[in-house]
Amino acid sequence: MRRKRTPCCVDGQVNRGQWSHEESEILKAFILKHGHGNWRSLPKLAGLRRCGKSCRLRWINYLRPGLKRGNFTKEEEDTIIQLHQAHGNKWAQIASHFPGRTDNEIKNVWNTDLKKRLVNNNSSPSSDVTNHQASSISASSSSSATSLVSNDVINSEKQNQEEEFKEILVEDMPIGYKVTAPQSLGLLFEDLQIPRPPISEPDSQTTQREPNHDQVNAPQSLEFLFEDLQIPPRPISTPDSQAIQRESDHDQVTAPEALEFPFEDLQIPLPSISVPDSQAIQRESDHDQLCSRMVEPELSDFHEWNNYLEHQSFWNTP
DNA sequence: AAGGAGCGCAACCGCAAAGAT
DNA sequence: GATCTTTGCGGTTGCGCTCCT
Repeated sequence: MRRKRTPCCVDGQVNRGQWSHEESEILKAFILKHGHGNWRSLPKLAGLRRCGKSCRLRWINYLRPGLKRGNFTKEEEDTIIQLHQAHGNKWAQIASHFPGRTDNEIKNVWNTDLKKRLVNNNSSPSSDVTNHQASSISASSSSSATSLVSNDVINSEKQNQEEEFKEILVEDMPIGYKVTAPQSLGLLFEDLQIPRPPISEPDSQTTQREPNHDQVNAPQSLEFLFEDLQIPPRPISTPDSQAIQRESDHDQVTAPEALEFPFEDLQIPLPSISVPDSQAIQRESDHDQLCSRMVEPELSDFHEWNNYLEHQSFWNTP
């Protein structure tokens, strides 16, 4: 008989619901400084009244560097539809094809937009393809949906899976790895005056996930990540207005004093908390334009990553 | 201007797999 | 091998925003 699991958190001792700006800043600062080794103990160490699960979700879906935000492009949506036919509701698997996108985001866009669109298309007798697509919705949780997939999709999927082992996507990076850079990245580190990480020869296992946060070497193809950052950087500031709006709702929230003790205990500098200037936050009138904005990775992301990867060892030291 | 409906999305919940002891 | 813990995933919920009446 299955033993009842211990609850991940105790009601009344943790905050629930929407994350405040301060909470997010504390979590982000802590993880960028120390990485995340153990989600359950992280909130306590970081001084957050949240359960570990909630912290993990907030980090993965919202705070993680390199996340792409904003509307999905037509191409992305088409790809989602095709991948959904191939995989069903395997959102994590589908999300692995979209660096910077989260499974939650893809699941949401499917449930709120694409599914309806396919159903609508299904009512139109003009398209055989969309008829197939719509019919797969009802069987979306079943792997048998594969039978509806065109050869093109199957082939591209096969190719994707092969390439999956040749590349480390942004998506895969944050989950507990220490990555060492290949030699060809040397110039990058020199340019940025960042201490060059240790270099070791990659082997065939390096792209496999290491459950114990072991050191993993980045393959040469990791370079594309840094190419994406367009170094030397073009200073871009394209904040997610929706996020700003959400966060502005928490302007009045102040961090409880009780949060300070963990930082004293651990001798961690208290993260600086910047309260958004609500005057400066204006609602965009053109919603479409707003949503079409994509926040591309920039140099700050790289610095955050570098910092993050540097401090993953925090959790490995007893 | 008020309020109700619909929608989008962040967050929660519970389960299962994987890992640790 | 059994038991316990942690993590990841997919389904679902509910809040807040926008639009419509």
